Amino acid sequence: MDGSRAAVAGRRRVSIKDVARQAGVAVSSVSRVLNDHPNVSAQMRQRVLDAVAALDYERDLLGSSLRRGTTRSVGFLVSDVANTLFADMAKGAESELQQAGYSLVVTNSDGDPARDERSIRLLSNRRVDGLILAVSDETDPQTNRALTQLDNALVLLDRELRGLPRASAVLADHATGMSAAVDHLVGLGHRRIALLGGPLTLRPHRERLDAFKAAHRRRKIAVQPDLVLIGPTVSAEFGRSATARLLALPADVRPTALISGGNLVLIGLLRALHEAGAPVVGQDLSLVSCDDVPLAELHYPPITVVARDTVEMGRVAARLVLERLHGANPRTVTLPTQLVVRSSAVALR
Amino acid sequence: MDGSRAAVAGRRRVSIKDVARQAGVAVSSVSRVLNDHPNVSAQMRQRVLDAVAALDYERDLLGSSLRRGTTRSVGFLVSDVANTLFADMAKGAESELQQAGYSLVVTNSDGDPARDERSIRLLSNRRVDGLILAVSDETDPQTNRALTQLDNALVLLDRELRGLPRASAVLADHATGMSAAVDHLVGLGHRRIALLGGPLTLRPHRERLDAFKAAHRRRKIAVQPDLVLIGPTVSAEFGRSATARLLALPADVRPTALISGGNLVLIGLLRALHEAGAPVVGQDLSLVSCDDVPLAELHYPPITVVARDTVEMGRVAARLVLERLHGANPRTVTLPTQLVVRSSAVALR
DNA sequence: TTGTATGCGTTATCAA
DNA sequence: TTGATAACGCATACAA
Repeated sequence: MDGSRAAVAGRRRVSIKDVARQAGVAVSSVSRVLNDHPNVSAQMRQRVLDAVAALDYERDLLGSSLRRGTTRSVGFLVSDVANTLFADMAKGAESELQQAGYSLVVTNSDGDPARDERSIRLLSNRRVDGLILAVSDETDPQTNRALTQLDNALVLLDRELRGLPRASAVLADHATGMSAAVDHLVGLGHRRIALLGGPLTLRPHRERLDAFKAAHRRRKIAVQPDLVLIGPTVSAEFGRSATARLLALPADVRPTALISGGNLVLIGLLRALHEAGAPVVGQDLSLVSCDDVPLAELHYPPITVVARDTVEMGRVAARLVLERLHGANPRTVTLPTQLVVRSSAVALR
Repeated sequence: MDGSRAAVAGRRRVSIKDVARQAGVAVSSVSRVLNDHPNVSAQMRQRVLDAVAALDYERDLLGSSLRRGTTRSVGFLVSDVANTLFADMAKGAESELQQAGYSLVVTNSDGDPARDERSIRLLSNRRVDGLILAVSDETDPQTNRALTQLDNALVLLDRELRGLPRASAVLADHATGMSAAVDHLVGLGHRRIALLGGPLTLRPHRERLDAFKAAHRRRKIAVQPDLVLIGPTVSAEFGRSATARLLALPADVRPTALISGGNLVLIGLLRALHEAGAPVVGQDLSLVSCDDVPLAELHYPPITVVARDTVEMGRVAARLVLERLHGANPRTVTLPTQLVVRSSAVALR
């Protein structure tokens, strides 16, 4: 069989009409067979299926989406998919969505709220059924306005947006991990602990800072204000400059322990340390970082971290979107963090 | 203005019809204004734009795509977006596509050719205009058949598919980097160099192995067959087991230098080494890895690598898709690799 | 059980 | 220059 002339003319996709013609039935019948409609005779079913096989037909999701009003696609909006953190989440989300027949449309905002907003509108115009997102600035009015105008299934990735009760969220319990980190360091004798954190317009950094302070209070230790460095963004550049600034402090006020607020910050921090040559991590300086990455595990000395399952966060986010699309109410899932003790934090001498 | 009743009834999206009604003109006129058609009076233009603003209308890309026959979306198909290598490429591709108004639909195959094929079909049915892909197995017949049936703009990411002359490609010049790596090691006195590579059904690994052998020939050194380990996949697990096997070799045939064929392999390799406690990289054992990552730079000692600009590869891939969609002929771009000498490879003593 | 007709939102063709 | 209408591919309400 040469499969009719559908294949010749400019390689037009074979449509449901072609199948109907080939089978000698109405398009609606073809549609019913393809959608497992109850009222189809076995005979009709076979004729259509034969035609489908003969033409190698596959449903055009564009037409189907337009008609059904659902695209079976979900947007994924983060500042940078190249960041291991978000890459892991994207992976988790995609694998879960793929199983359900959904596709993931990925967008980077590069930390720019304006691009966040543009992407939200674009994805909305693409009619994605849902949106998994970690906005760059929880307080940005444009972003918030764009989000409230949506009627899509929304899942926040470690973000907190007042005024969006319709949104589900998957959060990490940063507080517990940060508390454990501070306790660990204090237990080792440290009193001057520095925190290299990110903007407080983002939930993770806010929660970590709060926990950092609370842990100090609990241990009755005063937080040194100039040891709390809040970067405009948790980048390697910030990690490096902040570390350099801390190292330049007079010995009597210089921190004896550093807490890095993210994997990119850690990179910059280590660069600064390696450049300076001293102090040496695990000897003259103790170090704890947030989020476990191969670099932390395989560094010498191995770096103690506050870990969380980032891939799982993505998977849960996907499940939350799907359950929302199936009619469930929005809800928030909080995943644990845990302190993984290695040897970068040592007793103060 | 209350913006008509469009907003009330179940939050239906405002369509071009609503705009036409609001402006008191025909939908075709609205469409013309929105698409900057030459023949529109300034007066009409203003009336429509006012209505658009009043209703806060935005074009529905679903209807537009169906009618135009183009979705302004591109598929991105790799084995694992969580792998830094692919995450970087995705980032580069997305940022370039975003500027052109295109969206990126990401898919993971987990190294399974069957999932490669399913995703290709799915993306095709979604009518993506183009496809950027690094298939899991260049020799898989299903994958190849699915690809030849497409009439989309195709861009291969460091892959070589005979029988697909219609595809553009962005390649890395692994040969040059690998040659330099072997030369570097041989120059340091090494004669027993091990290669931990990936499946030869993938271009990067094939080209690296060829260059590895060629460099040996050029230096008139025999390649030790049992020092060439080809994993079923370039994973951390393979890196670890292969390294363990090499370390178990009798001292007189044990390699004095290792070349890791990827960032995941490096992770497993280092784990095995750290577990064994000896030999020590940069002292008793020399090491070179493929693809630069923070772990390589910040490891102690810093690891010599064959680097390439992975983000740029993604950007170039996006440009190749776009130029193809604009009617240009398919072409292949090869990007350089270069040896970044650090201190993990030392003179044999 | 099957076929006919309509509409999803948009754009392009055609006539006015 | 503008408006009416058909068509993109599909799924459904309704008629037969």
